[in-house]
Amino acid sequence: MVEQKKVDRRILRTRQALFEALLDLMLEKRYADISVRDIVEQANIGRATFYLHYKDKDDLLTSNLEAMFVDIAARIRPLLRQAIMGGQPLPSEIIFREAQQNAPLYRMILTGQGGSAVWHRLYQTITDLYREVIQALIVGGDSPIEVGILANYVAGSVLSTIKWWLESDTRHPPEYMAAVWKKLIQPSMMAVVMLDNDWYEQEG
Amino acid sequence: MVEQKKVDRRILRTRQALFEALLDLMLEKRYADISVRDIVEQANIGRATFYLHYKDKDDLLTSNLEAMFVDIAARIRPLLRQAIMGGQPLPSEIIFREAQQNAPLYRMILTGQGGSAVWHRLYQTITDLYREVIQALIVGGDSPIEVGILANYVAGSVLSTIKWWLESDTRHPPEYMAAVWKKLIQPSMMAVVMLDNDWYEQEG
DNA sequence: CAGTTAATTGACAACGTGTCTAATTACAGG
DNA sequence: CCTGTAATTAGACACGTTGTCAATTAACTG
Repeated sequence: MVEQKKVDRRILRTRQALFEALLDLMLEKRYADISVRDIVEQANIGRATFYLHYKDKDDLLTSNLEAMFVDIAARIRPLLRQAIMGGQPLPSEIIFREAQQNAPLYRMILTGQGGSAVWHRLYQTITDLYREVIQALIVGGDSPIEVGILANYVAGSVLSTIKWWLESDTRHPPEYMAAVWKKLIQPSMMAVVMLDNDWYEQEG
Repeated sequence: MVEQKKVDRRILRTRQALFEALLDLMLEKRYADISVRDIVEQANIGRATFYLHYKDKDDLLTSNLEAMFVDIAARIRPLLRQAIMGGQPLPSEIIFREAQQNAPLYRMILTGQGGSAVWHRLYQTITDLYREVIQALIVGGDSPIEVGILANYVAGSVLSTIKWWLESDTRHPPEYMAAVWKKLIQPSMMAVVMLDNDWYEQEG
């Protein structure tokens, strides 16, 4: 697994610079309005070099998107798992904190400036995370409805809530948003996932 | 209001043909991959004519999007209003039926093939509709949380549910999906919007 | 029917794309 | 430190798309 140590530094530097340049540009203008020229100029890299690494603009995005959202998932998952395993109240704040700490990025993604691919990949990431959580919660018995619906429902609701939050200038603290969202999502979850009430009633 | 009767037929025909061509193309390939040449070719219209009406591809889309989603809202709104005013159970099936009847269109929008602008505009349309509904429901008193959050939450959850539905080959009938979604959304709504239980307990 | 206005054709420069070659630069291992 | 290897670079190229324009043709309105 940890086999390749022989990756040329130049390659890593180039690819990293290109993706960072793209992210920087996406924070100021729409993905559709960004050209390969813009990217290599921002990254201070020859245009021909770009095509040695990526087929086109979309390729640059999607290739790195994978790693990027693996990172995001890796940041959130252990906290969720820990919360579930520890039997503690589900800290829905986790995902709101994550969004706040990377507010410009999430704002870009959720307001559609980053194109539909980025939005889709974030949505899928969050859906998968909640699928894990839900699966862990219904260990006792089967869910009355498909887990896929539930995971999509939860992911859709949390992302739209975050979207509203970030668009309204992020006045509210993440704790408040988490509490509100929790109030909205909890009854639904309880009605579907048979579980004892311990994990959510001891909320502060 | 009904003032302009003097609009040249040729103009209407041209613009309609262009937008229909764009919609047709969007059903088979990504919005980003469609060129102005493709559009005018599909519409059998001179390329120069395109620029007599629209600035560019985005202009064609956004200009007609407005009318398109006004239509969609106009199709759904009266049904929702009627249901509210009549004190009947809220037919959440309405929006699922709408999605099923225009499945290819909604699939295109919700899976991101139509670009982020279309998705965003649909999202906003549904949010606005539910904002109306929620406002109508909380006539008695103030909502404990902002209506904007609630409208976004509901819109996000219903669209992600529909998205899941359309992506999983639309096996389930709209009645089933509406029932599931209703089961998920209702407890939340009840917990937030103070209202007597009549309007939702007499569900079939 | 006649006057007006839209659509068309063909050409144009400007720009972005993707590819290639030859030359330069930076790396990794001995 | 040196050397072979590999990445990067600049520049040029053909190609497709874009947006505009002028002159011509076609269609609508009253």
